[in-house]
Amino acid sequence: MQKNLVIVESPAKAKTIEKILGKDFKVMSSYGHIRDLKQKDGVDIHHNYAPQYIVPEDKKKIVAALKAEARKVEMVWLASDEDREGEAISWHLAEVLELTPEKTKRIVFHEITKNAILRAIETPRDIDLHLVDAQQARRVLDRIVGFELSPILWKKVKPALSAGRVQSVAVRLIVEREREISHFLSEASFRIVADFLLPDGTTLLKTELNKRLKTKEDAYDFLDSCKDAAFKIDETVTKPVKKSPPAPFTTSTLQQEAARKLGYSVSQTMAVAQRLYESGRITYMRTDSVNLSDLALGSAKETILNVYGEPYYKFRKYSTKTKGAQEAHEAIRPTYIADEEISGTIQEKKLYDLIRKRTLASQMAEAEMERTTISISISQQTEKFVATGEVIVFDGFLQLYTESSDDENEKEQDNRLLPPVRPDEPLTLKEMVATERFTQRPPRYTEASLVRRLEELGVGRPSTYAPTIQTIQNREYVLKGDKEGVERHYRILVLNRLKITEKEKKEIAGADRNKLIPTDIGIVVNDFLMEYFPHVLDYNFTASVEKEFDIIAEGEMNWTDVIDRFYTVFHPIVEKTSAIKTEHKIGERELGVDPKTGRSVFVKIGRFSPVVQLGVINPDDKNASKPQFAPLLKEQSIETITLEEALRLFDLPRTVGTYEEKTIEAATGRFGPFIRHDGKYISIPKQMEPLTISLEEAIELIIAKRRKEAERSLKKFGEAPEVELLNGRFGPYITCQGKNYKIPSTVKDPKALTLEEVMQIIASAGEKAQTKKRTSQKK
DNA sequence: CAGTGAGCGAGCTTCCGCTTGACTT
Repeated sequence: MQKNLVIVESPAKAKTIEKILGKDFKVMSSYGHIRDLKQKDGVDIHHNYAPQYIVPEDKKKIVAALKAEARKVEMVWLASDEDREGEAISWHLAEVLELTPEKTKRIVFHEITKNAILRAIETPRDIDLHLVDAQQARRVLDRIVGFELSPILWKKVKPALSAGRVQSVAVRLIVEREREISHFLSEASFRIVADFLLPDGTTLLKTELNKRLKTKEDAYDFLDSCKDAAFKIDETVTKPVKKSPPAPFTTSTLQQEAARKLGYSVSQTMAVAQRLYESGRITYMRTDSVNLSDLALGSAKETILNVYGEPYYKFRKYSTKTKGAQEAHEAIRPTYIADEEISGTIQEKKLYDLIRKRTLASQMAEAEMERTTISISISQQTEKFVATGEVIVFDGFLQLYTESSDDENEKEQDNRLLPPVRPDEPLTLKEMVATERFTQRPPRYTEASLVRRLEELGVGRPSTYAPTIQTIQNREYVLKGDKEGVERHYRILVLNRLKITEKEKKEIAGADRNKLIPTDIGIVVNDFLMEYFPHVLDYNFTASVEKEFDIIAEGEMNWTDVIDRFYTVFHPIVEKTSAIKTEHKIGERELGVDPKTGRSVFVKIGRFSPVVQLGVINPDDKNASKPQFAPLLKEQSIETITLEEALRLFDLPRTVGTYEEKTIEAATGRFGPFIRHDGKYISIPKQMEPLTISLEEAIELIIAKRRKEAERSLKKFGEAPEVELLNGRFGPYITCQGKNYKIPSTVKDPKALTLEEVMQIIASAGEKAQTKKRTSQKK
């Protein structure tokens, strides 16, 4: 019988610690929080905001197990994380497990090493109730904000929407960025580059003019004036530049780098990191700390010295700059830095490699570069041509790791070596080119760049970045999508052999892939919240309440007073906003009058999607014609749709024509535009529109669909028509009476399967499902 | 996948942060 029970938050951590502490200690996990506010009436507003906690259904089992174990031991050690949430978890455990102070000790450690844990055991403390109160304030504030704002949206905009301290700010960032983009006016200017020949007649020097010229005329005049100008080397400046490695990974920086370098989505990164953590390869993946343990620093040093040698090593201590960071864990790093390769999936290997390189690089010497700038003077002119080159003198950490950048427009680095030149050396102009360039609009957010912005604002925590991004997409406030670019012309002037020629070229500008784009619902909800609750949507709201939580944690303020101060201002606005009677729906826009019927045309958020509405309800006249509705097309938006575009939507559903003596209709449905023919539905692809699709195009779609369906079937079994081998999204599979079965990976050629083998697969799959059911019932 | 939609009506939806499973046609 063990005398001691240690409770931590994560089961993977529990396993490691149990090994360290030995047989006198049993280590169990709480799996995070064990209690939460009741779903309904979780905060008793009228009794000083008393929180009403319950153990959620899915936590009852673990709580019962902890309770049983706690009863058996002499001492319970509460070892949840050393931050606000962790302190609260310990307090909830003490309450729920009915632990007496005599048999309870609170311990904390930042790293899972023998030393750290033994030291923690030697220096226990009591639960910090002030810190717990700060957590309660955080929890209650979030509940009040979320559960008072959301119902207003149900009433005013659409059912099942949501608002909250974190998600609403995330949506605001995306909506405002989109507005910046649509208001952005790009400015043109001419960039002048010139290629010179050195006196040897062969060495080329590529340069750029040190300023841009506003108009084509300016550019022309400049090129013209260079026809008979003399060029010579003005001066050469060489200066050393140093570059330091980036800090080890936190959740946020890992998500950003994995997106840029490996193309992972934020949630993908977290899922892969979770597996690496569970298999003991890396430290905890939800952290805002850049700190490395002494043990990690030591083994990083050893590895660098062994592999790269003394000059490449440099001891570094990083400190966080992030607002509101709680630093309960270490930075994300390999558990055994010396392990260069690990077993696992390709995804796991790649992410591990990234983490390992970043960790090692953080303890390496800075890279030393030499940046050379050669300037070239032009006779009779003050402007100069400039050539820059950068040479790496000592690569330092760059040998192992280079941080990527979000900025797609960033100039390609001038890593080239410049030829040796002497001052006053004359140069021969080979060619000069003036190219029209445009200023860039602000970039749309990616998942990862949104996370970075939220972290900068101190909004959200490492454990919530990925779920928050999911939520705002689930609510259809934003979607991850592509934007077509627009074709743009630009002009080029070339000066060659004393002649200036002009060309015009085309480019696609502003195209975007896989970026976060606000929907109409997102825009309408954001504008509404900004109008009535600007305080909550303020980018500094979280930061300012965090300050108050800190004061609570210091014990210098009552948490209920902080909440009360907020609530007495907030709630009346909720009441007032809720009571506002508007003739029109929030976000509704009147486009004008339909010339045919004389009825007004509106756009608004409908029950299912944005719609156009023709006419209004007349409550006094039951026989008056009812309003007509039509959903907006995917590319259209409430903000930008015109009256003409809106009126055309009422032409749907539209008869496209007849094929095989059956009519083809085009319309827009729940899942986008489609055509219907002979009782079958076929989606209309992006390049076509239901309003304009031609009969030929529609017939092509029908034929393509039929072909695809025919290809779907790999094999049929004459003796058993209910069994079929199909080709699906994830490869071949078996279907039988409406149920699908996976083909075991041991089968090399699914097409060669006999009916007997197929039936066996079905039977064994059935068995598996049976045993699974039984085990889950036992639970 | 499926093509809906103005008001008598029942009750539901929702927050943020801490954790990992049970799912994979």
